[in-house]
Amino acid sequence: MSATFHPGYNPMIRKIESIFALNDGERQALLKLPMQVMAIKADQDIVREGDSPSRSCLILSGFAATYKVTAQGKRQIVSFNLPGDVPDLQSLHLKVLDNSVSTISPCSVGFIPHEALRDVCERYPRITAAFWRETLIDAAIFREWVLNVGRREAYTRMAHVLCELLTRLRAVGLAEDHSCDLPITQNEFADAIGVTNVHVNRVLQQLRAEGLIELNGDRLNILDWEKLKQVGEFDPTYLYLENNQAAA
Amino acid sequence: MSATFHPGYNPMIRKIESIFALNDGERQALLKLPMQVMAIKADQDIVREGDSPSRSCLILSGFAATYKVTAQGKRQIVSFNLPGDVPDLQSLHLKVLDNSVSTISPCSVGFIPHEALRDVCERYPRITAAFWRETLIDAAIFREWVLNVGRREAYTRMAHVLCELLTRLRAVGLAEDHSCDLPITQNEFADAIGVTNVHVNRVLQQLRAEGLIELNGDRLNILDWEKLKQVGEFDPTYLYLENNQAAA
DNA sequence: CGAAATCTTGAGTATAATCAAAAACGGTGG
DNA sequence: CCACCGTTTTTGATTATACTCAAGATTTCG
Repeated sequence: MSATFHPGYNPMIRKIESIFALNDGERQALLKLPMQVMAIKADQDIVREGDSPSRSCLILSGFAATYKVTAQGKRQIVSFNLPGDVPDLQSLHLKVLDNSVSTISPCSVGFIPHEALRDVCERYPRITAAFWRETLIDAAIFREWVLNVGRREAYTRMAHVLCELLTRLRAVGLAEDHSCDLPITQNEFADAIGVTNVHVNRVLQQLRAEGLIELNGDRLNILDWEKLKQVGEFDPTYLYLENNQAAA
Repeated sequence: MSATFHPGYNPMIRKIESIFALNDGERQALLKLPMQVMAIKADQDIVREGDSPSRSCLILSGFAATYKVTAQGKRQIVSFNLPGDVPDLQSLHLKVLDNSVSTISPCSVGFIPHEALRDVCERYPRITAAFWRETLIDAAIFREWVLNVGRREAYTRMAHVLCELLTRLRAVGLAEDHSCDLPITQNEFADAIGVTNVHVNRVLQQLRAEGLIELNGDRLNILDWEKLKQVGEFDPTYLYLENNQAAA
């Protein structure tokens, strides 16, 4: 695992600038955030439920997942984390983590000390607001997932998750119009939509049979985006992508 | 519907003071927040998905629920809102609401203009942090609900929701040790745990038959708290009740 | 007291789980 | 480059949890 500081770029900036224009002081403060960058293999926990980290992790590249586990040992992924996300930003205000975060593909992750984040927030209230806003969007996504898992059937759920992933990947420049790399196994999809891997396999075959998607290996190709959105009952409002073409 | 301003008390204060001691300026600012208080009947929407409110609502008394609806018209409650909660605080930063909030019992609700909230946040960074923290706890509850609905069976889910409700009601002084008023219908429980009302009826009977609870009308009495927690896989960590005896 | 809402019960059905095993794939080392 | 091994995907058969539909009992409230 390599480690450097001040990589000189920070995907948080791009996200914030889709909401408002940063001034020089703010941009510099974000660029100067100390950050320990590590390469992490697939399927490694980055942080664990019960931890009290003194830093937060910024996904620089790769896919990660936020998850919880029942007393019976069943895993539920509550969110996929893409480049630009800070899945444990909450730990800035909540001492004990109530969830784990694991890589699902090889990732590059930047660790930023809470001290440095607090300092930036103190000096730049608009950055505080932007971080707060990010956590509110996370909450909106969780709400949609409660609905998805609670009130939709597996076929619809699967379509919905695929729509969300493509839309979010587009927003960070990691998808073409209707296709993207998607290094997520059927087991992981199962843990995300709350069904078994066997059933994921069956609904995926159904989506393929309907001519909606191609999904082989790490590659997703959406053949009928309008139909998939309809089948998945997908309306991207809850992602709050504002100045963004991605919601098209 | 009656309307007054500056009721002279504010249940947000109590919540914040369980985390840190407010100074005089902060407390005065919170007490002076302009607030339009309204009495709202049961089963009325307070705000609706798609709204862009210019104020947030503070539940002063009664029970409310945050919910979303599928394209098929199925409702999913994503959170119960108790006195002291501000279920649409998110609207301070996110222009369009992605969920509705409805009363489930008669409620007294205080509406606070965003302008006033922004002003307080600007002048008192610790209050900003406290509000942010509240929204992070909301997110933690959503995560637990995704797990609950996605990976637990109905009997366990129901027990879990009852544990959460009693614990949260205790924290705001609305429950005795093991009982509380609970004006929630089986239909509403159904929408909260993602099953039908018929099935809620059956798991409740099972919980009664096991000697874990009494639940008639609006009254919940938990006969075996330890067992119910165990059955519901309930660990209150995710509620972040800090300086609070409620988690006992 | 009566109407509406809520709760309860039963029978039949559907979606998804479980279990087990085979096929396909992907990466690694010889 | 190919053989091998672990992982992932696929298939089939059986079972279980929860849904649907329908009707009756009970409670609540005006």
